[in-house]
Amino acid sequence: MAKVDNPRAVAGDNSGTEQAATKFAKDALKALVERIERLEDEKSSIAQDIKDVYAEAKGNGYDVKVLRKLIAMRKRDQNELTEEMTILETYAHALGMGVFG
Amino acid sequence: MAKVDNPRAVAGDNSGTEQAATKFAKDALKALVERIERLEDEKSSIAQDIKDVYAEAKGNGYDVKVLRKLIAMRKRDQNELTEEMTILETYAHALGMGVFG
Amino acid sequence: MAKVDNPRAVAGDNSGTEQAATKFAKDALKALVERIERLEDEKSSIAQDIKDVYAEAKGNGYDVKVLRKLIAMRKRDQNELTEEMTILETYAHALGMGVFG
Amino acid sequence: MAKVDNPRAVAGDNSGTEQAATKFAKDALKALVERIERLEDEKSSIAQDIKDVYAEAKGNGYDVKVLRKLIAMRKRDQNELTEEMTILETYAHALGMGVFG
DNA sequence: TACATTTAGTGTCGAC
DNA sequence: GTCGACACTAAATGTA
Repeated sequence: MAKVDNPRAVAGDNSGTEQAATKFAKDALKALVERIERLEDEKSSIAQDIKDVYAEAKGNGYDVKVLRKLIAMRKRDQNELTEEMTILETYAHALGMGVFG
Repeated sequence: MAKVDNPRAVAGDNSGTEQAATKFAKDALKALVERIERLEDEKSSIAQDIKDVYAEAKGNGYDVKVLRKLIAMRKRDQNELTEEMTILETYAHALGMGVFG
Repeated sequence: MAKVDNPRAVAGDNSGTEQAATKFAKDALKALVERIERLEDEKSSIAQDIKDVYAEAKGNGYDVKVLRKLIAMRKRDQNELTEEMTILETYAHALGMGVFG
Repeated sequence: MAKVDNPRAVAGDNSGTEQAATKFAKDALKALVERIERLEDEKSSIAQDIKDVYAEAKGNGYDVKVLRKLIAMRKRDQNELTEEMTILETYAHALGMGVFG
């Protein structure tokens, strides 16, 4: 098991007058970690929401795969998109594929 | 297969009395897409927040790479724990044993 | 740690005249597992070869991303491909995107 | 960006003295694609072998799902072990400690 | 910039 | 036959 249950492991030194400072350091680290974990929870939650929306859309007859492609395309730079399609056609043509006419 | 049970949902046909229905369908698609994009924006926003927190932590002298590892480990350990219980049960079942009996 | 070092754990019963049979069962399981792991090693090895070829191609000026797309397209059923493109165009048109003309 | 340092490699231009060079480029692309496809065939073949082994195991009364979990665990445990050592070292370093001391 | 890790998407399998 | 879960593959991100 790899979990670090004991923050003391981080401190390295609990002797003498360092105790208070060490405790502060431990608390700060703990707060930091928990702050990040809270944000990651939120992110996961929204990711789940997105999945739910797609599932609902599927129930309404939409083609989810195509929806995803569509949204991905809307995100991408137009120039890049057309350029990529161009080179894809070029390659396809070089191989004698007729997909793009 | 790119299935569409109800092609009318996104049909380009605007003739006759279909106009209103088509418009509704278009609006529905538009609303759906924008809803997803809004959620993805939120997700990206939170991802950005996380990056900011890491950057701030780095400014405070934390080792970001180590932080990431730590958090990943904390996340994974829970999964491992539950997975280990799962496989134990599963394994017991596969051998025809009663629940841990 | 989740590793099952001791196959005896699988047996559940080593008493009496069951010992020999249990040993056979253990050996059979061990052989099975190792057989699968050997095959997975081979698979990983070839996967690595493929990565190497792509890297080499990249060094020769090929666009790896496009190459992957191209090869993926060659694998897919033509009817499915064109149908998916059709519906994608339909959706895109409904949203007023001009990508496909 | 779909970069192509050497567009000549796949150019469709067949005019003048470029013909021979173009043909070479086409052949090179074709050879490359087929080489990758051959490797992918091998990979698929082995993947199929693995599936067959699992199917055979299932026929012999093994619980395939459990088998998969077992094998995944065996693979992961090695990684975890080494990862745990890595993070320990990393962590020690982040705290300014000498190597484990 | 190239590499490695992590995350999303796609295809496959088993259950109902 | 459809639905949902799992595993695998491919893309994106972050780091050195």
